[in-house]
Formats: sequence, structure tokens, C-alpha cells
Amino acid sequence: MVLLNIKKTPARVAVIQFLKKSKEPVDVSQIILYLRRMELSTNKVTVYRIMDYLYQNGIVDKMEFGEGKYRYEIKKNHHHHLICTNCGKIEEVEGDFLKKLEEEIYKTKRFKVKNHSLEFFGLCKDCQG
Amino acid sequence: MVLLNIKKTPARVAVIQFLKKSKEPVDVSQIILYLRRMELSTNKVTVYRIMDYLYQNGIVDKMEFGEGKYRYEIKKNHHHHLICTNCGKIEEVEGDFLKKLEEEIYKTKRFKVKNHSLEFFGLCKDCQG
DNA sequence: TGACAAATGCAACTAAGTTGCATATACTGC
DNA sequence: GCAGTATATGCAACTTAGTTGCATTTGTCA
Repeated sequence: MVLLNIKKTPARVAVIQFLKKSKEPVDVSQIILYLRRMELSTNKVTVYRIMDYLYQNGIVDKMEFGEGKYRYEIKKNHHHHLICTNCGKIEEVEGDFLKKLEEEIYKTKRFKVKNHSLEFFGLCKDCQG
Repeated sequence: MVLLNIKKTPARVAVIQFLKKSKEPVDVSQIILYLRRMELSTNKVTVYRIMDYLYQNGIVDKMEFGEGKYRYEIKKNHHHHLICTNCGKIEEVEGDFLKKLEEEIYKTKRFKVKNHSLEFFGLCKDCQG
């Protein structure tokens, strides 16, 4: 993905770097912590604006796991999240399982699905039993 | 569903009444408006506590549609929501389409799904074309 | 290297949701 | 019906997520 007309500011570069190396979707407070660690003085307004920019331009996905705040991750292959309700670990399952269902929805309800959000909550391997 | 050990306070009765007659999941501010209209003086703290109580006891479902706030509805047959990104209308599709997928997830990832959240965003019949 | 749009910083704000504690009230047994 | 008690509510103050307006700074491109 090529970013056009984007000013390569230190904050933006660092945010994207952080998102790329993160193994789980991150929230704004985690991003701010990272920027501090990188000795990039910044404030939350900037971070919110960066995240909004990245989201509006399809560079990141934005999601909510029932925590009352949003998480972001670099857009990649279609996938969904497995969220462990015990330890909080977030895993991924790859694949788009809903294409047929979305066609069915259009046939029966005339609702044209453009996007969906799907997350699974439960217990990860280590938290069972 | 029988509610045991619940004090039937006017606020609770009214909230459940409102949820039952609502055609879409409602948020806390809508509930407060309804209570005011019913001439039930109440405050948001009470409403949040009622909603939390109802949620913890499995009487309502709690969901988030990317608005930065939660919506609630009386628990009923398994279904998912179709949210029109143009007019905001919220429809339903009945059915649990993910059972097989969840079994598959357990087989391949050893993640035991207990719950999932699935919403579809797009254009309703009236907002297309 | 200078101009200018675009990005940032600051301060103040809104909106959602929470906490502690004192008061009020629905239910139980009498 | 009435008193006692656990439970629910109200209030005030707070936290956290996210926003807005405006002045200042900074990347980029000519």
C-alpha cells in the first residue's frame, strides 16, 4: 500500500511502526506510551487525529471488543479475532466466512452488506480446564 | 424468564417495558428520555446500574455498533443486526450461522468459543441506488 | 530556500460511564 | 398493616475516551 499526499511526520511514522510490530490490536493509550518511549513528545489529540486519518484512508481497521474504547491494527488479510475472556489474549482466525451469508441476506432482506464485524469471545488454549 | 429476588421498582419495570416495546437496541440516553416521559424522576447512575444488572443476569444483550456507546435489547432468539450506514436503521437477521465455524475454530486453534458478536453494516432497501 | 497546506499542540470541552456514601423503598415475616 | 432489612436509588464528584477551535509549527514541492 502506497501512501500518497501524506506528510511523513515522526509521530505518524512511529505510530505505523508500532502498529506493524504489534501482535494484537492496540488502543490509543498504548500508542501514546510507545511514542513517549520513543521520546516523541506528543499528545492524545494528535494520536486520535492520526488514527482517524489512517482509518478514513483504509490503512488501519478499527474495532471494539466491549471494553469501551477502540483498538486499531494495520489492515491485512480478512480475519477475525478470538478474544480470551480470562487472560485477554487476542488471537486471529483467517478467512472470510460470511460471503454466502451476505448474499443470502441480500436475497431475503434486500440489505446490501458492505462490511461486517465479527469477534469470538471464549477461552484460549491455556485458560481452559 | 422468571426474575428471582428482584425488587420491582418503578424504574426497572419501566426500563423493561421500554426495552420490550423498542424495535431496535436502545442506548442509555434513550432510556433516560423514556423514564422522563413516564414522569419517573431518575438519573443516569440508576439507569447504568439497572442495565448492568439486567446484562449480568442474562436478561438483556449488550452491543456496540461503532458509535462509542452501548446499546441494549431484551435477550431473544439468536440473531444479528443489519445496520444501515446511511439512515441508521437497525434490522435483524435470525439464526446462528456460526456453529460449524466455532467447532472448526476449536479443532484448529483449541480456542473454546463461548460467545460471538456479529454485525453487518451496509445499505438498507430504502437507501440503495 | 521560501511559501503554504497540512500536521501538531494546547486548552477547554463533551459524553459515556463509575464510585462512595447517605437516603429511600420493596419485600419478608410477624 | 407494620417493622426491619437488604437492596435500590440519588447525589456529587470523578474518570476515561474522544472532540473542537485556534494558534503555531513543519514537511514538501516548486
